[in-house]
Amino acid sequence: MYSRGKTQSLSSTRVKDTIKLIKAEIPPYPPAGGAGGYPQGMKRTLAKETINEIGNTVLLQGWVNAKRDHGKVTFIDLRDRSGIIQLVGGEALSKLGSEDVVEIEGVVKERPQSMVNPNIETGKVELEAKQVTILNKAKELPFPIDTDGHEIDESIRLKYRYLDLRRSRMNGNLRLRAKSVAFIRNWLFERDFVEIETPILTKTTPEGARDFIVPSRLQPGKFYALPQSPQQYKQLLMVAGMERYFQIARCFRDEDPRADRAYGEFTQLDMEMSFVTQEDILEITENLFSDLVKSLFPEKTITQSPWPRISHADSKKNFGNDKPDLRKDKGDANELAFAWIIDFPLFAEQTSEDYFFGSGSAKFAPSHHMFTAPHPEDLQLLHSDPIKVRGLQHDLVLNGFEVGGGSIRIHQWEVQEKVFELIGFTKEQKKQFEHMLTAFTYGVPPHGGIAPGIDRFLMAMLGETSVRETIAFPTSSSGQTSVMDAPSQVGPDELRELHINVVQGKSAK
RNA sequence: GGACCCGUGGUGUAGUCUGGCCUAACACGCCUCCCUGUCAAGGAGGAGAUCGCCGGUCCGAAUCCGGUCGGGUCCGCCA
Repeated sequence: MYSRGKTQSLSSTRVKDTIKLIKAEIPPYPPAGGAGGYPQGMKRTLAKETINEIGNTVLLQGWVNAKRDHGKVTFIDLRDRSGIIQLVGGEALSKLGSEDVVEIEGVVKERPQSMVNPNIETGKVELEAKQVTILNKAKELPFPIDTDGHEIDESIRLKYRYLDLRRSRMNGNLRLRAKSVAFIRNWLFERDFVEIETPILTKTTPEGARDFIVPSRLQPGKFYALPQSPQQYKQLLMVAGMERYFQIARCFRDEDPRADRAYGEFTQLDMEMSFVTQEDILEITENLFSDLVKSLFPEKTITQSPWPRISHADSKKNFGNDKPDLRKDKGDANELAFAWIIDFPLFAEQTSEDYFFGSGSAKFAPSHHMFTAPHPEDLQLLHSDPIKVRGLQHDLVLNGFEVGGGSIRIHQWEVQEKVFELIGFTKEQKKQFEHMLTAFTYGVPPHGGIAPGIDRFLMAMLGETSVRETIAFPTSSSGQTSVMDAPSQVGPDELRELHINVVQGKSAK
């Protein structure tokens, strides 16, 4: 927004006019009559706190959630972050409109028995409004926000996402997301985990999904990539002796979306531990999520504990897929069926589409990723019959969604070299991972981890049918961002600075 | 890269198959007025869409045909 190019395009006359306009129309602030929110004024009371303030004069601030005008008497449902409280008053209240931001001073009164509203937390009281200040008028909203919102075209919800998030369902989803992340953090801190941020501007690797790339200004013709996951960094942190790492990590993949997979970016609870067995990883993950469910989703019940462990082969055979939905009653919104899928094949037959791997002559492609350790019982097969080798990989499945995956990693560079050889890495490709092989020569502990997807986990927990319902500002399927309309054009000056050739006479699509 | 579905006042739908009765209907919202107890308030009245966009067929198109844009779901893809 503040790029030099755009600033220059505003003529100085226009800027002056704008300043004049602002001077002329800016209303007095703080607004006359309103004392709240300012050092010398009354302290703000939240809607739900009014039940403890009967008889007291209080100051409330919030939005007009609903208005019921009866002529001489008007009721307003005032909404703030804590909930809703009914205001009663005369003419002053009838001037208020839906979604206006207001400040009300008044007396909290107990409602007569017959007028109690059992449906709201503050239903036993109401505020008799004495002084009403409109802090900000609201236009008619582009869509209703007193519904669950599923009925409204999603593109318009995303265009006005800041309004869409006012609806209680979305508000609740974001609050539960925040609570879940806070719970995870505390739980892991208590168990000696260290939260570490890894770079967002990083290096492309010849594997996996399509990268988002970022041009380098300082090094002409070179590019950063946004991380598809912090995979390599977290393994390097094990070499660094952190032993127990986690991160609420943003991951970026330029692949087409699905209902359970957002386009562009998503969030994982990325974890890695040293001196652990696969059993340890499964146990700690199972304990974490069981505790989380118990504490934040008490209405939910986990169908089977400990969670069933199913070999990849059995899952394919018995359920036809590798993410079985083990719920007994799929109509029961409160049933949670977790499962572990283990014993994945380490390699898949390499097809011609796996062009990323090898020189085109290799027979094998990694079925998880190339750092997954082979099952210790299958080490000999690595040389004789690689396709039969099982990997120490584990997938976490919840209600038919793959909500996480991980593995024990290879910590011996000889084994890593063998895997590179089997997947047919060329010298150049191997070179891209030289730093890993080098790091692994300086004393690397056996290690492994897992990365549950936060968005998808919450989607399953909240019973939503799309991950976008758990994300504040998601992208559309074509990669359009909410509200902000990215991706957008970049001016020729900026492009030149990034050493990107500008094609004359052609506007980018 | 492919398949399918959707696009009608501010929002959600009906109408599209079977072109004319569409001078586009209904609900919610909005505006005006009435009403002292509602909490999905109620009553009376009113404004608001040329049917995503472009082109074609036809005496006539929201409706049929072609294209295009936007949105969604799925396959591929997502180590």
